[in-house]
Amino acid sequence: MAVRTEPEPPRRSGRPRRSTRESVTGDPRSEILAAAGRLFAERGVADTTMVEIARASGLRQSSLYYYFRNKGHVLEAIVVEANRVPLRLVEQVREAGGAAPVQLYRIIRADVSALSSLPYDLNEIHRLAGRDPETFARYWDEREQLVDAVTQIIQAGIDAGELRELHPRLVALTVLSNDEGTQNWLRVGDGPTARDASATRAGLGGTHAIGAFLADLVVRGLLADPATIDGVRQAADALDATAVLDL
Amino acid sequence: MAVRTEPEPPRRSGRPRRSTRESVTGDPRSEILAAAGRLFAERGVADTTMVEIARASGLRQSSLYYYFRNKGHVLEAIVVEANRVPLRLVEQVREAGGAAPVQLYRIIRADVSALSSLPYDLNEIHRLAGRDPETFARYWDEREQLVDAVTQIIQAGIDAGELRELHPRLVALTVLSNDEGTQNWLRVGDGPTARDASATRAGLGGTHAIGAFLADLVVRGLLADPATIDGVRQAADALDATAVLDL
DNA sequence: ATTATCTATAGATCTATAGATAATGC
DNA sequence: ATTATCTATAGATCTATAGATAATGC
Repeated sequence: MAVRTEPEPPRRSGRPRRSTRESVTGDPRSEILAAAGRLFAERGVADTTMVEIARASGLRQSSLYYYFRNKGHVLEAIVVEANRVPLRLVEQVREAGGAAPVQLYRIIRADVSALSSLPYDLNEIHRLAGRDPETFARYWDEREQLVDAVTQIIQAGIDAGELRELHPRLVALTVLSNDEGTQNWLRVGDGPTARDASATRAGLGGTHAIGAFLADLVVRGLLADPATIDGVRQAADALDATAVLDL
Repeated sequence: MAVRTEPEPPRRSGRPRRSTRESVTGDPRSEILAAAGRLFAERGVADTTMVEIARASGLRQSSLYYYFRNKGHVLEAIVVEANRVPLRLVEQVREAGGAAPVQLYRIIRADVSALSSLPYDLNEIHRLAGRDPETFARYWDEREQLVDAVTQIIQAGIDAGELRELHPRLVALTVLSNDEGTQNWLRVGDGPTARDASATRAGLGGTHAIGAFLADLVVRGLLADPATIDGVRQAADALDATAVLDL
């Protein structure tokens, strides 16, 4: 006869934490990363101390070193994810197919949301990774892949006569940097944009609305025949409705 | 009879510097700010020490405190300029008049250049100013003025039927954040964009070319009749040729 | 006398290591 | 015995102040 077992709280060995805040997921490593990510975004990497990260993850400062050699390794572990999210997004969109402008529209719209949901500001990652290209070689490599993938979509659109004849790589870089710029003002906690940001997030269906807004603007600017933007939007909506983008 | 005087090196009182690097402009205060700005951009504010700023401006660390109470005050002095540059730009463009799309085009084009020539990344200023709204009240106040001014231009364009009927403030925020995003990738020192950035700066007439590119893209996306973009560009060129924007 | 710099340093962090300890697992 | 945590702390900064010093100005 089967004994009814309560879903056991994952009892792990080792000295118990002093903090009341026990590990929730049972995986302290990823809890540390989540906490660090939040703090890095809020206060910047250099202004975030190991004590703060520890406090935010329910540990003492020195306990972090059981999981990470130093602060740089915490950052590195976070950064590895940074390009992955948009890369996976671009892959999925390309697989789904459709005309180049539609793909571009979908990418922009989803990228703004995806970047905004990252626990840190991608612009800062950029700067840090630029300062230390050795350590972040992988980051730059994946970034290059991302730029390439978007460039190819744009090239395809130009070849098909759907997009204007512009320098495809320059367009790709501009598109991506616009996403990142938008992500930045959605993130800032104060000042005149704060209320726009929260109003937008709450009222208009979250960052998705801003993404749609930017996608509309940019794709319309790129279309050989801007009048076709309505068709593009509809096609994108249809595709997003069936295949919910799973990031 | 007038004695021929060599343009006297500005002999100032006080103990001489130990460093060979004498004050060039005779104004140590602004030399400190320039050096700090460069370092803040490169390494971030928190990662820049007073020793580094001192070294870069030919002084010893403690001598900085003769000019600034602490590092925060150095930052504050720099930040005060941050919105001034785009604000002055917008004012000049509005005074020069012309159709709303033309004004918008000119603003975007010049703003990218202006932001790129700042000695620091505006996105970081954003984050820092967001963290400490008290200290940076003036920054947010002027930022609000900037958003308002651009919003008004867009509203005028909508009223005149030249621009699409979109939420004007949202457009203004998006335009400004795109400028800032673009400025960011032009700035990053390494990775895949580095060569694009330097190629663009050198080959295509500097940041002006990127500004024109973005202006073209965005304004075209906003125009009620995108076919008029050529006329807009020409009008903007004509105005920029006569009145060189003096920032 | 005033000014602009210097040298020296106390005090305040912050990082990262050493070593102890309190659980579970065998 | 192994694991995950803890406490304590040496060592490395980094900031900001105190007080000395070397010019010019009057």
